[in-house]
Amino acid sequence: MRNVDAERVRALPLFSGVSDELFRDVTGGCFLQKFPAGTTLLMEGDPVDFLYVLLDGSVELGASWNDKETTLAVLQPVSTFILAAVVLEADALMSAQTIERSDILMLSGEALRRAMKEDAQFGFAVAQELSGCYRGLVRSIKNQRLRGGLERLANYLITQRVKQGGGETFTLPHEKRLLASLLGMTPENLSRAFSTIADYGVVVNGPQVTIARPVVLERLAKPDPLIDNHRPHGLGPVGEAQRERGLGDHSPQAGL
Amino acid sequence: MRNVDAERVRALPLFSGVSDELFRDVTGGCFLQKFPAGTTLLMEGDPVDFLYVLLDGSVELGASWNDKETTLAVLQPVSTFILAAVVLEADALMSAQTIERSDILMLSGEALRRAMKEDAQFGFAVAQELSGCYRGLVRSIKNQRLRGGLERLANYLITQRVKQGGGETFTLPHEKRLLASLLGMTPENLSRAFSTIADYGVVVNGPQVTIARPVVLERLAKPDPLIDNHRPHGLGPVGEAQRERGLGDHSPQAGL
DNA sequence: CGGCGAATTGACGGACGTCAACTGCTGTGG
DNA sequence: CCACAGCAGTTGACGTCCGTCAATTCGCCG
Repeated sequence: MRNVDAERVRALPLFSGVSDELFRDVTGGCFLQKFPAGTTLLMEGDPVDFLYVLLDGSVELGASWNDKETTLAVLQPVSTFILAAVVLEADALMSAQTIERSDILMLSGEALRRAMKEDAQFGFAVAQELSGCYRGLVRSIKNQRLRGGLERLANYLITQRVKQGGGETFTLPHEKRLLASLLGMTPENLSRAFSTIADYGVVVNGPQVTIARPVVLERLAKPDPLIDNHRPHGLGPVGEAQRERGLGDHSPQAGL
Repeated sequence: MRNVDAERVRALPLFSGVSDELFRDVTGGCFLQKFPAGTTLLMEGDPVDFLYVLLDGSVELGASWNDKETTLAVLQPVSTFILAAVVLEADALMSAQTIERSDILMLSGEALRRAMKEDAQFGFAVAQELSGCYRGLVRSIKNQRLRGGLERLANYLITQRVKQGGGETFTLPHEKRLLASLLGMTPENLSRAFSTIADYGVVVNGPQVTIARPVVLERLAKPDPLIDNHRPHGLGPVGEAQRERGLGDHSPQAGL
């Protein structure tokens, strides 16, 4: 692992409080692999032996049943994933695949569990990470069950605007196809939702979105701090009670 | 706290591995309260200072937005809840209210966090608990997004049958009204789903349900171990990799 | 006996999924 | 250099699932 990469991993909330020695223990037998776009890293039901850390690129966490598919989260660097399965030594409940060319670090699950049992500080950090992931999922379920498709889209757009600096116009981070799946609808329906939402001052031009009248859009979206985890982009210095991950776009950050 | 109650708490996976001393520390300044049915213990957005342990009765975890409500879980004794909020010292994302007369133990969140930071073993147990809760929610989202209402009901019934011993007939543990909300549908729709599902050999008589032809019902339900957490009732001795909570009825066991 | 709430049933409408056709872009190979 | 294939995105038509409103029945408890 290169030094720059090590530092980026080290800067994760998970590792920021631990000793250099413990960090070396955990990252001891690790791999850094580069995967092309569309690579399946993990399938639902697979046993999990590594904690994955996305350093570059992006990864989709998805699930399927009875020939239907849905995406539960899209991860951006730097994020860990499948922490929960590693802690329990359990099989994966979601599949993971790269969306673009990605650099991924794989940490030994066994070393991680050992470190947790030896270092209470690190164990606490893992518990905090898991708590944040859990709360991210709670937000996601509330978003899913309490709002309709149009409302989900409206809130997604508001969240994206905030995350990208709050300017009047921003860029959709994913293909619309993928966004639809993340929002729990079909691509056709997302397309219709975009045309409906034009009445609320949203202008779409390819991946460029501009929110002309934020107030009008907010009256539709009714964003709620207990569902939408708005945080100014670049997440800055994080205080004690704010280490919550879980994302404004209702994606669990890490876990599984 | 009575001795019988202490033993029941002690028997929770969370505490089963810790020293007597640490257990006394954590349960030091705790309250045991009895609440009547319908009592609101916690509202969304409230700050959380205690870890709750349901000893008797049952508790609904729910959420609301824009005059809509949904129930995310129904807890049975013995369960802990709002662990995640306690770990992060964060506000509640769900509300909690008793469904029937309930005995509830309230443990100091501060003491719990202190114990986690002092005892790596306990911290690990908390991480395992949180992981199980997280995975329960993942199952819940998959159930919600990938299956239709009829399929959710069918799988719920199969899960209940297993949990209650696998006999041909069993009892619905909640009012149908509540069950509907848990399954993410309206009472009217649940009623219709019950009458539709009669064609698959399900006979309903008040709270009594008998599954006449399990094979036919399973062909409809297509239960999946990656969604439905079937485990024979009474959960027996649990091995290392099987401490997963999260419930076959797709309810997170503890957390929030 | 009367009233309340749970449960059921029917009628209706809206939201959403499905199927199909069409557009525009991109990359590939003749 | 252009023709063509392939895929994302859009649009329309249609059907289904599900929520809403209303009326009714039933059981429980005052």
